Amino acid sequence: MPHAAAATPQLLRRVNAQSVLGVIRATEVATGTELMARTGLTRASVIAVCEDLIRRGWIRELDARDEDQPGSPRKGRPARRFELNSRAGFVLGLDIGAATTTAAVADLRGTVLGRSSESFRAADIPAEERIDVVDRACRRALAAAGTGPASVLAVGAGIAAPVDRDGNVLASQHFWSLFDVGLRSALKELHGWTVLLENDANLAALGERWRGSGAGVDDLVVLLAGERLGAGVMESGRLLHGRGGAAGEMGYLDLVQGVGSSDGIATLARQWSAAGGGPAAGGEASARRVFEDAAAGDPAALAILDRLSERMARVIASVSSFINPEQVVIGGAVAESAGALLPGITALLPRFTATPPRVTVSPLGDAIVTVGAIRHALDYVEANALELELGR
Amino acid sequence: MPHAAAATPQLLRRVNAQSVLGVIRATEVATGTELMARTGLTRASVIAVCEDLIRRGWIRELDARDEDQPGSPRKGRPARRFELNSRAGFVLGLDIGAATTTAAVADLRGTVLGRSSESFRAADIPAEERIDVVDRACRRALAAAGTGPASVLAVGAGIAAPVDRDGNVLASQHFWSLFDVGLRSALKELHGWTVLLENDANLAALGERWRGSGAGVDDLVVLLAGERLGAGVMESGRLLHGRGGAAGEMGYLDLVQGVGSSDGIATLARQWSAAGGGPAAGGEASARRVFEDAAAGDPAALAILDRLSERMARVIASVSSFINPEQVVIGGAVAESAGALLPGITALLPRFTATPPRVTVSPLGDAIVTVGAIRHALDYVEANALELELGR
DNA sequence: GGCAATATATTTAGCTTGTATCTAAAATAC
DNA sequence: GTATTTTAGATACAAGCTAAATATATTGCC
Repeated sequence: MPHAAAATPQLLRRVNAQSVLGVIRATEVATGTELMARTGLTRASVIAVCEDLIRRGWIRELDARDEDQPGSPRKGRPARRFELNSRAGFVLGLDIGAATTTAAVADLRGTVLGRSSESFRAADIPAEERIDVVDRACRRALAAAGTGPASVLAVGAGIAAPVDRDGNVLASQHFWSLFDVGLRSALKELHGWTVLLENDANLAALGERWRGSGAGVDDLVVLLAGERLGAGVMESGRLLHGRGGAAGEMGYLDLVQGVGSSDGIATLARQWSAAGGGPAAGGEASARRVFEDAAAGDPAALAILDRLSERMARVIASVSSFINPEQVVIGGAVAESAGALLPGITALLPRFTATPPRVTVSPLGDAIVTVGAIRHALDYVEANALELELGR
Repeated sequence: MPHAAAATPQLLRRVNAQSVLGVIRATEVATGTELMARTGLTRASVIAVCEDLIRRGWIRELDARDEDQPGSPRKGRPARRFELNSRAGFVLGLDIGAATTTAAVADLRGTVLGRSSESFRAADIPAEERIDVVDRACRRALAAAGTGPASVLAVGAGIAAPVDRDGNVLASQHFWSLFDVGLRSALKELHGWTVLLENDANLAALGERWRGSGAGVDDLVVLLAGERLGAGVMESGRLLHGRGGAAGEMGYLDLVQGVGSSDGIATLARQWSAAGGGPAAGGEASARRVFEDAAAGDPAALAILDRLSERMARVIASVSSFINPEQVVIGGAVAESAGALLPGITALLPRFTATPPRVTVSPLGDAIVTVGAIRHALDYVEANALELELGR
């Protein structure tokens, strides 16, 4: 039973091919000389690796200068130019909610090419029907992107429940626990897809670090406030899961003074509307009303916003004092409104924690989970590029 | 600017040498055939790697069978046998407290060979004097181990303050912030040592996972309760630091109902003694008294223990609901007494968190930080084995 | 004591992948 | 139209691995 696979000469090629591919992913077009500089390899190796990658379908050689160089009028023999074959395959990013599923298709650069949302007929439909609806969303999104199921290299999927490092849902989560295995085996069987299940807040964190306001931040917490309040925690650039995938769950807020774990945004909105005299039905409308009133200078509305800011500050502070992130991003349904609360929250934070983070609001809107799901799938594809078969 | 170093054929040897060395570390004596099986390498490679490791001083070949094989009366040509040269170098583990410093010396297998504690003259002595005392503890421990400063390969050191991933103390930590740079440069200059500074609770977690009750647990939290209450958090086998090294700080307990961050054990002991009518001076004596009274059936003492159990349960629950560890270990000054509280804590946990962990008490006693510091230093030595020069 | 069986050691040939160096090619610049 | 410059391509060689053939030392049996 070999503990570790022996390192054979082929490993070198894999490592160097990954390194070259990484550079090509990060640039528009790369010449051999550029690749030499960025990877530290010699020209011979770079060329050999590129031929390899071309044969496997991951990159493409641009032919003779059919375009004018914008910057430098280069002297010397023209360089061979390589670029990522970004349409060599596609990934799917899924946001599977309780009422709705959204599927997004992206190419290997992460450019979103198609999108589709489907609603579930009812909350208590059987797992098969639910999977059917998910599948329909996927196929429609693929059609919108002008491609088909065979070109999908990986599927990232987010649900609002703890998911462990292996993509399994805890057995105690009755609502989702059957769904995870079923979804994976169904999509594997129907299309041959590899489904990577993750917690929605974790995906939000991936998305925010990739294309949101936490770009490039290694120690990042994303609060996903919607039907539920959950946190996606990245430490040193890695997602935290914990033993059963429940890291980032906010259940402990029950124990925190001045907040309650049921203080998801729905609850808060209901409270605002109650206190602010907005429309009786809690939700977006009433929340917007409170913000409008506050903007108009209404003292009652302003007081509500103050209370809300303090609440958010307490939540953020409790997380920050234990995890010490560089930045906390507020995302989900509240994000749009939360901008108005930022100054208040930021001002209050030092009162509650010795390590106050930068606080921002997500610019990704509804797409926060699908963007993260796409990133999650791309991470998988990039890590396994040389094992995946392209061009089916 | 090469982003990544090019993978040359030499990389293979490094990878395979690390792999062979890892197996040899994990066994008493290994034959070539065993190494082949465990590493997946061929005999030729295994032998070549071993000759290499012998030349570098990390392993040693045992000569002809000067001992009888206990288990198997082996047929065939006798195998060459290799073992770790565990005295090829040593590591130091330091526990630098406010009042005392303890140094422990261990060989490459982690066997502790020498130990020494030194007290500081006063709390407000200048950094140089403090460093002097630390140095004295080191030299005495080395002498006790029968070796000297030249054989030290790395030094792990724990302090009761946030330390970031690079071993730096936040500038805002006045007490330690000058100390860290000074300590490192002083020991580097005096003896050429590499000092790896870490938070004491983090080291406690390393120690507990290595030789404590959390052996082999990847998602582990160690609560280090002494003058301060701090947590060392391991997720997926890695220590959490956060942006400034303050991950695991318990400041958020200020925000938690029914606990306060000042509820270190000293405070609790004071409260017990007050409530239990023990000796007026808070501390060990009074704490012990409460436990004795409780064991004797005294209702007041029992009530105190109940309150204390609930408090601990709340603390553990708040951590566990956010981090979802598999196990929480209670260590530090309280550990000895805490055993009596375990049943109560375990029973209360499900009331406060949906993901209750296993709770245990550290068996490492006072040594918890030095053991972790040794592990920390060994991790460094093992990771950099092929870059380190042996046998000065 | 000699011989088969067995397990391990050693040697040799060949493959992959890398570097280093030299020569050839294709563009610009004057 | 020739020199300069930049990149491409080819050749020689080194490191490290596998695989297969050969050699060696021990046990066990007759």
